[in-house]
Amino acid sequence: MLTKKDIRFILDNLERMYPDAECELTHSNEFELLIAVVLSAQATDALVNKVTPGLFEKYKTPEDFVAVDLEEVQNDIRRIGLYRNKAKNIQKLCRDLIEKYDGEVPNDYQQLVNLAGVGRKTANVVMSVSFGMPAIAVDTHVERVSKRLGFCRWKDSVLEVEKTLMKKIPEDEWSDTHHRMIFFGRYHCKARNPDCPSCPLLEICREGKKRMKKLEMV
DNA sequence: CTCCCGATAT
DNA sequence: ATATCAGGAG
Repeated sequence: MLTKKDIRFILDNLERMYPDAECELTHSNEFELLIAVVLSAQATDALVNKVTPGLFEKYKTPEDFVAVDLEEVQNDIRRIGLYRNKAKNIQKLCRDLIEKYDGEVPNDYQQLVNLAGVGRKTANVVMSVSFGMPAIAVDTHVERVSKRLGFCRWKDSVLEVEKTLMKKIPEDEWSDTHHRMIFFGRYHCKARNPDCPSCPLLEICREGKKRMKKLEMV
């Protein structure tokens, strides 16, 4: 397990590698961010960003998403994948925004997770990015990086990972570190072919050392 | 746990 | 061909 010194080493190096890491989903208000994050489930940011400009040109408010047929929303987001679930969730989510929150995105974690298609991860992203609250949204990258670096065990659930990170990382560094871990996971500590040989964190990374030994045998 | 799902990199 | 992508609902 990681010592406090190890964790400080990790946080400092992540800051050095990605000083300006931030949300890469293009959006111009909290409603657009919410929709973009819902759409981003099991899809790349790059793909979502190809679809959302045209989408937000057509649908500017919750009322706009509710005014058309379900199939029309499906067609407009089809390329992102999982489009049947996402279209249904988005329409229900928009109905709830209109009925419960006067068409606004609530600045409240519990109210966000109760929306259709919004889970812990999405709610945390909106709270952090749109409302500036300290949060750690555990997505596939944060989970993988946390487990490889040794923040937690491989069998830990997403919720366990989130709790562990919140305990081991100072609250005022949650949001920045969270975005830096995503960049690190997306561009360096990749799922498929992680670049361990050039990794500044190699000396404290159990998984990285294991991979290096395998590389030496070739 | 399974299912949803198209786009992209390997 | 196959793994993976800012997950969530049933």
